[in-house]
Amino acid sequence: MSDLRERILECALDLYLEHGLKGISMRHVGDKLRVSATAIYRHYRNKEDLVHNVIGEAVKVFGGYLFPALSAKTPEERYLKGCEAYLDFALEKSKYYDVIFIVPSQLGKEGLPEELHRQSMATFQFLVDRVQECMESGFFQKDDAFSVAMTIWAHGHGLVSIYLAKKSPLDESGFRKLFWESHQRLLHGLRSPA
Amino acid sequence: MSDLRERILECALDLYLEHGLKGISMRHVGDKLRVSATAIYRHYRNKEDLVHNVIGEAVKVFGGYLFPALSAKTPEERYLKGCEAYLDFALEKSKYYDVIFIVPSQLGKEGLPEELHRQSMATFQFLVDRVQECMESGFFQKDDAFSVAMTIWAHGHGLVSIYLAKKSPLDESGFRKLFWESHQRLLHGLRSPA
Amino acid sequence: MSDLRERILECALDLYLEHGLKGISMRHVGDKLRVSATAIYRHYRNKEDLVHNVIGEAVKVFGGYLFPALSAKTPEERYLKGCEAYLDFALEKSKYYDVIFIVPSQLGKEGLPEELHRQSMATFQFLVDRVQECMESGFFQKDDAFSVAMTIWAHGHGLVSIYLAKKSPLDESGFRKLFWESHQRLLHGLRSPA
Amino acid sequence: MSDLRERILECALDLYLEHGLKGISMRHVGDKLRVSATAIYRHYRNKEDLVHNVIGEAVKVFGGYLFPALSAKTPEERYLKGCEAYLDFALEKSKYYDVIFIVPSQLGKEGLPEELHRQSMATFQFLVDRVQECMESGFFQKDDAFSVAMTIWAHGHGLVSIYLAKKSPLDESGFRKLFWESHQRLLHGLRSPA
DNA sequence: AATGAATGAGTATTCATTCAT
DNA sequence: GATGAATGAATACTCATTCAT
Repeated sequence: MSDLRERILECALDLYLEHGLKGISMRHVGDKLRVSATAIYRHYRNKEDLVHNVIGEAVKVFGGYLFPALSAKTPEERYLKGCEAYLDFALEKSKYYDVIFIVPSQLGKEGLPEELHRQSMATFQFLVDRVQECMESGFFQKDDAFSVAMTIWAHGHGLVSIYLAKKSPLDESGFRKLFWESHQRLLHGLRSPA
Repeated sequence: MSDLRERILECALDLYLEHGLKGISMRHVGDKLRVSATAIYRHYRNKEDLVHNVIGEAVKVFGGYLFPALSAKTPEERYLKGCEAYLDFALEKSKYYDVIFIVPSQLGKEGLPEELHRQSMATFQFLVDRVQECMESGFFQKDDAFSVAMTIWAHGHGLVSIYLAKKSPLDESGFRKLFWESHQRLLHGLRSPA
Repeated sequence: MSDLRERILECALDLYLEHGLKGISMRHVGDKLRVSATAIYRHYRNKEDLVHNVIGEAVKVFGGYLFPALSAKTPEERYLKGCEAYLDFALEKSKYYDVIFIVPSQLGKEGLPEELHRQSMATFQFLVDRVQECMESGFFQKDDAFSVAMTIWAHGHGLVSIYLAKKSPLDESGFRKLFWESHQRLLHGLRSPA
Repeated sequence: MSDLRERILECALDLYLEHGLKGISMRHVGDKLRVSATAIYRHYRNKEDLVHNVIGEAVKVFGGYLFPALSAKTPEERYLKGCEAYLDFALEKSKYYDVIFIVPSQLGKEGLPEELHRQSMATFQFLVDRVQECMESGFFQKDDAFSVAMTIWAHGHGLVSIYLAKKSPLDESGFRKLFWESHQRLLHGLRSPA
């Protein structure tokens, strides 16, 4: 069956890893797979379609990291395991992270197709759910779950994107330490207990 | 006088806004200004030079927002005014914000020229300085100023980039509200008081 | 079948004739063949590749002229037939002559690819071989075959390039006469018999 | 007075030395002289005019090498000194040699202006004169002076252009040796004295 | 399901030259 | 005598895509 279809996807991803978004060119994909560039059109309507599929793939992998966190026993543990999973994904599959969170904004125009956008949002909903149950369990203060999730996501995403953009001088383990320290501050606040 | 030089800069910025980094093409800039594409080379050595100048301009404007915060009386006020300035800049000059924080990571290769990189880093130092003096004044808990600045920047940058990427459904004033609420949480913590 | 591939080669040669090396431009070739310039890239990797192929073609044709001289019976005849072949080639295919002997020096940088360089040198070896056997047969004085071949080649190449550069006022048959007279002088010397 | 005019000439020549014919660009000349490219047009009508002047300059230098040979006492010595001068010029000012003997053929189209062409031919006449008087003095066999001069020039020019095109593996002193050996052969012939 | 040929629009950049000052 | 601004044509090359086979 359509073995090639998957190899194209994989290859497009590899090319993105190596040369960034512009590295995904029909010709390059074709060359790497020892296949004519036009062959790709049997499997994907056009380049846009291919790129969307690459993003979809990355979202799927992200889901694979996040999901196991649900198996933890308490809301608190589920939340913390989720954070861990997020950090692991960002560092182990940092290009996928890019694909999900940076590429779409570079796509311009129409943005993502409905379906893909929903999948992408689903991962945020995952966080809202964790926050919600942490409030109910008393681990978090009662507040608007959506807003708090936003605060948490922003903090994590901000740290990660600064790190990935190489704007920070830290190495990976240094960054992991910073991440958790920073997360601790987020939980307990920056203010002096006057 | 070199009126055109500035118009090119402005136009390049606009084009970036509309079509992303690749939208900045010599031909497009020329067309939009009703000028031959080659005329640009009178004013900028090449495309790279033009892009760097665009970034430099954005950094300068950012500095213009931040600087007045220093005139406030107390460390606390200087810090808060700085946050306000950051938010204003992000929302009023969101194209510049992108240019400073997103474009450089897409530039690949050598990255920014030394000088520009330093200027860009200077704005982070501004934050570290504010944090430092807030610790000394007792407004913040004593801690590592660099790390805390990182937490704060990450939080702010995360929020803003999510908002600018249109991943949030809020309008501007809604976002301003969210920003300050979220900032409040950052100051006081998410945890329940034991 | 790849009819176009050969037509491009021919056309590039013609363009070289008319406007020199810089006359070989992808656009010009395309225009002349009523084909888009980019179509050429289907058949040659880039301009360099095209030029190398033009030279290779010329070398091949040159070989075709020279080779039959080997069928003559005596070393002397083989040598003379070789000279004739050289002259015929220079006059009948003067564009190729240029391509082989003038173009490469204008190529700058790396010069010719190994393989092509070797082929090009082979034709000189052909002359060395003829000289060698003429010495053994007693037709030439004993001497260093390489050096003598150099003398002969220089003389022939000098005459031809002067003629082709139109620095001489002679027509073709006049030049043929001059060539053989001059060759005669080379064989018998310019000096008065002491 | 027009100091600049001469500096432009010199600079154009230098640029030719470094980067070949295409290295002579109005912009480059201007840049090197810290002068606007358009300033050149005050002194030379256009690029063609500039290049012609460069050639004229080279011809003048060539003349400077050749002329002193006339001071020798006998026709034979004048001839040999002329050959020496030719060889020295070719090796010491090899790029000027190029400028005189190779560049014009790359110029295409109209070729050189009348005046320049005549000057260039004059150096050949110099050789014809030497040959003529060598015949009268008995150093050379009686023959058609023009044809014999052609033989000699062809031989010399052939050797030099092969050497300059780097088609020969010799170094300079090796080439000088080869030149005179080859010249010797030319004088005495290649044939066995049956 | 895949190929080879070809296209047309697009890319940055270089160059000789003109013109107003 | 010289400059700065600007032009228009040219260059090699890349890319996504279409079409006939």
